[in-house]
Amino acid sequence: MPSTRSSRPRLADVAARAGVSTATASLVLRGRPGPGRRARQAVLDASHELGYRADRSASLLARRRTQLLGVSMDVRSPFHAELIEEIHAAADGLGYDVVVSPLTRTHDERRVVETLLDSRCEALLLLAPGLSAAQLTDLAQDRPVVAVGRPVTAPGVDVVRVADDRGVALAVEHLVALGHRDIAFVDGPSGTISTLRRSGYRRAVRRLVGPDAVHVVPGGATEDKGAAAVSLLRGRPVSAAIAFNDRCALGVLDGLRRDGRSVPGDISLVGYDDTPLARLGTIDLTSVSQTPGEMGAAAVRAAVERLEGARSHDVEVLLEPVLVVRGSTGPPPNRTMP
Amino acid sequence: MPSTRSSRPRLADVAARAGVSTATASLVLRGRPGPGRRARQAVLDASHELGYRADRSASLLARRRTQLLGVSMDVRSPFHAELIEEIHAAADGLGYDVVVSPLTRTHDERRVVETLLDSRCEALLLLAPGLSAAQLTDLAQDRPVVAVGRPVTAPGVDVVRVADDRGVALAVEHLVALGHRDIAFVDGPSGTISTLRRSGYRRAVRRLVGPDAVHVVPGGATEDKGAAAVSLLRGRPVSAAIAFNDRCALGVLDGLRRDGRSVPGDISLVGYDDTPLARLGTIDLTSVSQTPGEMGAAAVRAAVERLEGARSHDVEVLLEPVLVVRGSTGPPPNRTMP
DNA sequence: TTGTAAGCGTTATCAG
DNA sequence: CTGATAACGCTTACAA
Repeated sequence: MPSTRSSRPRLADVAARAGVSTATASLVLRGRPGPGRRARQAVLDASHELGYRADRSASLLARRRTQLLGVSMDVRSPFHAELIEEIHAAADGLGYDVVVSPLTRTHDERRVVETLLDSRCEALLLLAPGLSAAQLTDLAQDRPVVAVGRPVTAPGVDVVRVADDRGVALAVEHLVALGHRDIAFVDGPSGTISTLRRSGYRRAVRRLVGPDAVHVVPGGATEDKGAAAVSLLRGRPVSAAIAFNDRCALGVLDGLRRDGRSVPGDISLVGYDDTPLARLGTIDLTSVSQTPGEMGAAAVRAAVERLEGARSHDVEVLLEPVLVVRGSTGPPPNRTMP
Repeated sequence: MPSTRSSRPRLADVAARAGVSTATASLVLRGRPGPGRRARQAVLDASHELGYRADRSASLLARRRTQLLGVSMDVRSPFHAELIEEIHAAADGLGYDVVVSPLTRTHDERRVVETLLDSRCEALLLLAPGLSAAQLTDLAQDRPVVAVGRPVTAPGVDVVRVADDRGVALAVEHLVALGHRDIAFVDGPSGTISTLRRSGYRRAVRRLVGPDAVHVVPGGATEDKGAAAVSLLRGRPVSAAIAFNDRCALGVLDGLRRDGRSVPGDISLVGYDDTPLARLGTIDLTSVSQTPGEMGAAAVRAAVERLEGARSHDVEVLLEPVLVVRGSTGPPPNRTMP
C-alpha cells in the first residue's frame, strides 16, 4: 500500500530510475552538453514516467545565476497588465524568468522591492515607480534597476519611456491633416507628464497652425475633470480637442454629448494611453498608444544588457508613441474650401 | 579594502556579529520563543546593522511548511486585481504568503499551475479557472485547490462564488421597490453563469410582479451585444432593464442614449460586477457587486482550513451579492397611482 | 562521458 | 537557553 503522503519525485529518484548519477540527470534535464545519447534518453524517460519537475527553491539556491527579473506593478492598472504580458514574453526569449509582485493596500513599493530581492531577482523592472530618485539610485547600487514609464533622473538607473511630447504632436498632426485648425488641449494634473504633453501640443500647434492657435484649458486625469473642462471649450470656436489621457477624454466625450454636440460630427476628440476603455465599441476613441510591446522588450533588454556586462553606463530609451485612429476623429464641420 | 562585489549578508554573518550560533539567530529573527533577552537583542542589533534579510529560497527549502498560497489570475481582469488585493490581505492575517502567477499569452493555465507548484505553494487558489473539472480534481489529489468565482462541480475542490441568481434578484427587488413593473433582462452568452442569472431574474419577477412580466431579450457579455439588444427593448413597454454584466450594460446605455432615451429618466438600468467602469462618474451605473473582499477572505479560509486539517470534505461557499445603487436607477416615468 | 562530493543559506533536531 | 549538525533538493567543480 503506497504511502498516502505522496511527495513529489526528486532528482535523485529520476537518476536512480535512469541508472545514472544526479549530476548526469541534472545536466540532461537542463539541456546541457555532456551526457551521451543513452544516458540522455534514459533520464528523459525516467523523468517523464515519474512526472518530475525541479524544485524551484532548491534550484535557485544552488544556481550561481538565477536569471530572475523582478517586476513591480500596480495590479489595478490595465496598462501595467499589458506590460507584464510583454515583459514575460521578452524575458522568455532571452532565457530569463519573471517574478511579479503586485502593489496592494498591504504591500507598498518598498515591501514589494524587498520581496523581489529576497526572491533572488537579479534585476528590478519597476513599472511607474513611486520611489524617489535617491531611493532608486540607492537600489541600483547593487543590481540593475529599470524605471519603466516614468521620467526619472536617477544616476545608475535606466529609464524606458515613451516620448510624451511626440505623442501629442502625432495627435495634432493627425487632426491638422483632417483639416482642423482650432484644436484645444485639455491639460492634465500638475507633473512631469503633463508638462511634456502640453509642450508637445504647444510646439506642434505653433508649427502647424500658428502661434495664436494654442488653446490650453485646465483639466485633470479623471473623467470628472474632463467633463468640467467642456464648459471651458465654449469660449472659442473649437473643432477638435486632445485630452491629457483616455479617462479625461471620456469625461470630455460625455460632457459634449450632454451639450448636444456630436463626436466627431461637431468636434473630434483624441485621448492618450490607448486603454481598453478607448477600444470599447461604444467609445471608440482615437488615442495615443505607449506601445507596451516595445516598452516591455526595451525594459527587459536594458536589464539583461547590464546583467551580461554588455553595458555599464546609464541609458534612457525613448520610444516613439503610435497614434491609434478610431471613430472619434474626423474632418471638421462646414469645412470651407480655400 | 572591502570587496566591491558586496554580497548580501547571510545568517552566519549576523550570528557571528552577535556572538551566537546561527540556530539562535534564526530563532530570534523568526520571533520564536527560546533565546533570552541578551541574545535576542544582540541578534536584532546585528541584523539591523548589517541590513540582513533572509534568503527566500534557502528559507523555503529548509522549512517543513512553506505557508505559501499560489494564485493564478488573468492580468487583464480588474475584478481579479481586486481579488488579489483581498487575498493578499487575508493571507497576511493568517500568516501565509501569496505567490501570484499571471496568465498571459505565453503562460497558459497549465503552465502557471506548474510554476506555482514548483515554487512550493501548498495550496492553489484559481481565479475563474478554465481547467476542466477532471483536471481540477486531479490537481486537488495532492493539495487543496479552491476555484474562485466559477461554479464547477469537481470532487475534491472547494468552490467560492457569489450567488448569481440572488444578485439579479436583488436588482429586481430594488427596481420593484422604485415602482417598476416592466423590467427586462438582457441575457448573457450561453453558459452556467448566464443560466443562473437568468433564472434568478425569472423567479424574482414572477414572484414580485407576475408570471407575464418576464421579458428576456438576447444579449451577450460585451458592449456591442448590449447595444444591439436595445432595439429589442422597443417591442414592449419597458421602464427598466437589467444587463448580464457591466460591459453589456454599457452598450445598452449607449444605445438608449442614441435613441434619445435618458437614463434613468425614461428607463432605469442595472449592471453586474460593479467593475471600475460602473463607478466612473460619467457612467454611474447601479450594479451588483461580487464582494471581492468576502470572496478573497473565503477563498483563503477554505485553503487554510484544508491545510491545517480543520476540514477534509469539499465545501462550496456561496456568498451573498450586494447591490450598489448609483445614478442609473430611479423611479419609472409617469408613475400612475393605483 | 560519468560519478563523487562540496556547497547554496536556512530551518530543525537533539544533545549539552 | 544555546550550539553543533544534519537535512532541504539541486547545481557544479573536480576527479575518475
